[in-house]
Amino acid sequence: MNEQFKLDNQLCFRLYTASRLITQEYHPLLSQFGLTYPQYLVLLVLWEKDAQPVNDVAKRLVLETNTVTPLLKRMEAEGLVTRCKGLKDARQMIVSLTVKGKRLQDKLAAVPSAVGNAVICQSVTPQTVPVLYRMLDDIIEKLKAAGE
Amino acid sequence: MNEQFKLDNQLCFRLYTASRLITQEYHPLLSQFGLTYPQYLVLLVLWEKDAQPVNDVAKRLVLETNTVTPLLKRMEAEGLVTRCKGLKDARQMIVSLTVKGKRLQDKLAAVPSAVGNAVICQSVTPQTVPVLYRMLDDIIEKLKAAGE
DNA sequence: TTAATTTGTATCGTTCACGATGCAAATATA
DNA sequence: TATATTTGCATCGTGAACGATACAAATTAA
Repeated sequence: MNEQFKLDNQLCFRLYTASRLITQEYHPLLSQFGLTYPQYLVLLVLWEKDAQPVNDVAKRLVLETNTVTPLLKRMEAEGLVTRCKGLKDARQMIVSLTVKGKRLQDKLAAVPSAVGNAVICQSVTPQTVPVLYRMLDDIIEKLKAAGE
Repeated sequence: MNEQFKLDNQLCFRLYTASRLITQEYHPLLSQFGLTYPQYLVLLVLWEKDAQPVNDVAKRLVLETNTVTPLLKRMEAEGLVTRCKGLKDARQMIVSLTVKGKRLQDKLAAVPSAVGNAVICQSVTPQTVPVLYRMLDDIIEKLKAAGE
């Protein structure tokens, strides 16, 4: 049996599994506020900088606009954001936080540390996390560059 | 602005992005054989050990059976696997490779190294990959244990 | 200025993920 | 043996992801 085909030798399977399991950790913390994990990511982006075009939100999350558009529409239906046509460029759709969307930040104050603590283990500690971040960032940059 | 809410301080976002980008690397390599990445993972599992119940395949991939069942049905429709009722236990559905499913392994021989090479970068080299594997495996085990 | 191209979003179709639920076969308990 | 519980798989509904496509607004070129 070819070693390269072994599941235990697959980087992508590890990333895929770790990503899903951490997302599952977020689920009970976010669902009580009617949020999904991708919606939470949109909030993180808008909390950093409010009133951005769809394209900027998508780029920040490394997602396509055809993923982000329906996601934002659901958030608009929930009253978390507003979507208004751009004034300078009528093609743009500017996404802004509502008061409800802004206030959610305080209510979610416990989320980052709760998930952070759930991930701490033998080889992933506050001291070693930068090493992991560095590797993942390098992989992400490499693949973003490869995809132009 | 709370540091904990910054996107750049989120482990999960990195994992999520890295996972999606690597999966995108697989896409052109797999789609020419009509495969998706999760379907490729099922093949990896069955190439290691043929004829397994749905439950074992799902557990190996850390997925729920309600995710794996429709996935397997699509693979059955493509003639890659067969699904037969278990003889010992009539509740079980045994998934086995067809000749077509077995032969695909040779045709996909170039895939693992192609993706592996695409990921090599400054901080992720054949020497440092074990460190990354260790960290991801620890996180996965920690979260699997937390979810019982 | 008119025509060609690019850009920003949106729509559509397919395939995951996954919580909730249903059901039959197997096992445990009374 | 009858009943209760557990187990293995499937169905359903919702929300991502994403390739393909469409379309209008903006930009560039002729």
